[in-house]
Amino acid sequence: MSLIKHLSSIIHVSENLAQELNTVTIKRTFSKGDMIVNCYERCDSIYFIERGLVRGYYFDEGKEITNWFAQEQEFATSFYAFITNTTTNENIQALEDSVLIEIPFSALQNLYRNFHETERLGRIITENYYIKLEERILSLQFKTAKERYQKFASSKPSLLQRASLGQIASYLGITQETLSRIRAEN
Amino acid sequence: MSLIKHLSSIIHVSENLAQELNTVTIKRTFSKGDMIVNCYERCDSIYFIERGLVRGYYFDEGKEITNWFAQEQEFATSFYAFITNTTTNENIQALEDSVLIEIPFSALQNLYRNFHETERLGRIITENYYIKLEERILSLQFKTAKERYQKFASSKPSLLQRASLGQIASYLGITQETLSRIRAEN
DNA sequence: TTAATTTTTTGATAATTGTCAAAAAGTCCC
DNA sequence: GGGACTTTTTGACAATTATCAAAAAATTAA
Repeated sequence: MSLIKHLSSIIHVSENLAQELNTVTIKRTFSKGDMIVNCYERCDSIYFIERGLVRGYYFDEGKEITNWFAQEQEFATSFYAFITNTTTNENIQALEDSVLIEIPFSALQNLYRNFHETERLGRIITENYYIKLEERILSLQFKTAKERYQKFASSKPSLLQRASLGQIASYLGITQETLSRIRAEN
Repeated sequence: MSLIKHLSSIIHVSENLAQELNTVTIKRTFSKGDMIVNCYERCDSIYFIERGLVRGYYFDEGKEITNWFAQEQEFATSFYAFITNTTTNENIQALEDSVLIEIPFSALQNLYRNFHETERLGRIITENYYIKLEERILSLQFKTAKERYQKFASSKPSLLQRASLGQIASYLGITQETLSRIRAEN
């Protein structure tokens, strides 16, 4: 299972842990456009993406704002809701036919308790996500729309094809008209 | 020591761990304006702020951009550099006379190894920081300068007095002139 | 306390980006 | 394949925010 392979690149995954992971995780399949989590329900799982593309988004003044994309070998969850174990107004949606491995919150807490090395895993994964957010802040803080788009295009080139213009625009904090014009000027 | 008290609110701090913390941490005093870490050196410690106010900032096209503030009972470090154990172009500076408790990177790694519960600590602290960044992104992504300032003012009111207008402006991703005008219009 | 330095404010103007509306292009499904 | 629907593009214009310059206010240090 690709989750275990991925985790093995971060910590040593013992026979026992691997077996436990196989027991507590659930493989789920979604079609393009399917909702995985919607904002009215609690997000009490974290998903590892085996195949496909997923996004998190919320509504602000009636407009959809894409908050993140997650693709193969990445984790997806409403991190805020997951960490605080509350609800948020974030929706999670499959942008392509996707295969996800679901780890329920409660199972993860048990893993943390019973397998010390998973605490380390949780810490390292969180640290990595933190760094990505920080890079994004630097971009939003003082870069122009064009610069943000160029950075996005060079760091996540495959998403240019896989996500729609509107989704990318809102992720970058600009309107779709502006992004369309940025693209038009070559 | 206030660090131990703070950590005790997150995990159980055993006698042993407390003793180890007392051994490996270093109390440091800085005066207003002092540099704590500068961008040319490696940031290989994390600082707990016992008293005072600290900021992280970098230069972009010749301008100082404040990236974060950290006050009493919070941790301060160049997270990016710290996690990846590399250098960044981030400077850390005391904005007030401050007392910090320094935990060297290597000591922290030892703690992680020798005291399982500190892995949990590291994870939880990182998670909390992650959430703060996420909130900040939501703000930068689609809020006007005025809305960002109002949110900042209500969530960190004490910083309005303690940090300069220019520092707050760059933290919010706006120029100081614009922030000055926002303030002027009541 | 005063002079020097730094920070904040104000003004005029320009650049960037948003808004609204409508046309064009693309996608989906029967 | 053709109509319905969604997404993207284009245009005209408005709002927001940046830039540059200089004055005013506040802070610092001798």
